Amino acid sequence: MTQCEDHEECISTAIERADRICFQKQLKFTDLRKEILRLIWEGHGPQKAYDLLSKLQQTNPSAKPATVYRALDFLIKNGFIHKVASLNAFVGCSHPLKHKECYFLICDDCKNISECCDPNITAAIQTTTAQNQFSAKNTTLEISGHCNECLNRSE
Amino acid sequence: MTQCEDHEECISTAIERADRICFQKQLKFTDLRKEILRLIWEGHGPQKAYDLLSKLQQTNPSAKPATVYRALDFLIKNGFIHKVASLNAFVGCSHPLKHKECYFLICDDCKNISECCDPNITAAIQTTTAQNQFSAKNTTLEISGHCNECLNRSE
DNA sequence: TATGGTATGTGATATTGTAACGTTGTTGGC
DNA sequence: GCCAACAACGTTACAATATCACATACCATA
Repeated sequence: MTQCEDHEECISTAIERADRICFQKQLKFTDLRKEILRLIWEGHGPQKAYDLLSKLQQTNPSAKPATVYRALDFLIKNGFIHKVASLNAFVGCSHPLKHKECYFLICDDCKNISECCDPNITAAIQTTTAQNQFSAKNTTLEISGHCNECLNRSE
Repeated sequence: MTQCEDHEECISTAIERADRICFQKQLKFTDLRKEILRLIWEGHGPQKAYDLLSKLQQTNPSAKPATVYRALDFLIKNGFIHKVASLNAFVGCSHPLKHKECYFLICDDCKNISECCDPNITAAIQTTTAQNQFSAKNTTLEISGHCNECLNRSE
């Protein structure tokens, strides 16, 4: 999600996609939920809950932590965002319909996150869980390190 | 780390192993650090920092959060325990020397965690990071779901 | 319009984690 | 042995993250 030519467009695409999916699934994509999703995409990288709260309070001064966390719960549950556990932060999901098979490459320098869906990793994980007779519900794969741009820059 | 015949023995094995490695690497395995490691192994599953603090305070009433977190930092840095990011909890590492390639299967029911080191997953991840020209430093792979025992029990 | 379910408002509080600074203890060079 | 430097630990305060409980508003539909 880090490389986009026109970020305004990438935000609105994400919102429209969510809108469409919610309509199809009969989910209530309320203004609040939409606003939180927009703030997350605007941030263009992992967003912290309390930063989102501050931003939300600019238009909605009475917002409280629960306001944000409830919207985040909705967005996570329905596949529109991911929680990045190792950062306690939240990022937009670029392909909500394949939401379960996303992995993250997190650059420690520029803090950018790229989402990657690699069928080989998914397959390797499935093999392992099957061997262990484990029924997997959710997979968190977060790889931290340095992205190519930052490596080149520091040389 | 969940199936062991004699848990006392498995704890003491872990402590002795850490003792030996610290000696070899000239690390200071102080009483405090040893005590925290012991508490983590005694818990026999993911342990929360503040639970460890409560237990520590039984023998060391003046212990504070920083006391615990500093010991945890040491233990993580040197490969004796893992932080389980998705739970904000800590587990003992059963093979400190291969510490980087461990993945977790976390049962949502019984809360047990099993550590697995699967070379296929490691290889798949390496392929992906290479394709993305990403230099990986640390990998968090946490798979939650239901273990075989719990699945059978609930049938 | 009554009713039930979902969403939100609101205040309080729980949980998790760090910063900053002083003290103690250990180590290695003189 | 003495001292300088550094690591470990004590201690206080606080920051950051997250949840609970209960009240209110909204909305579908019988």
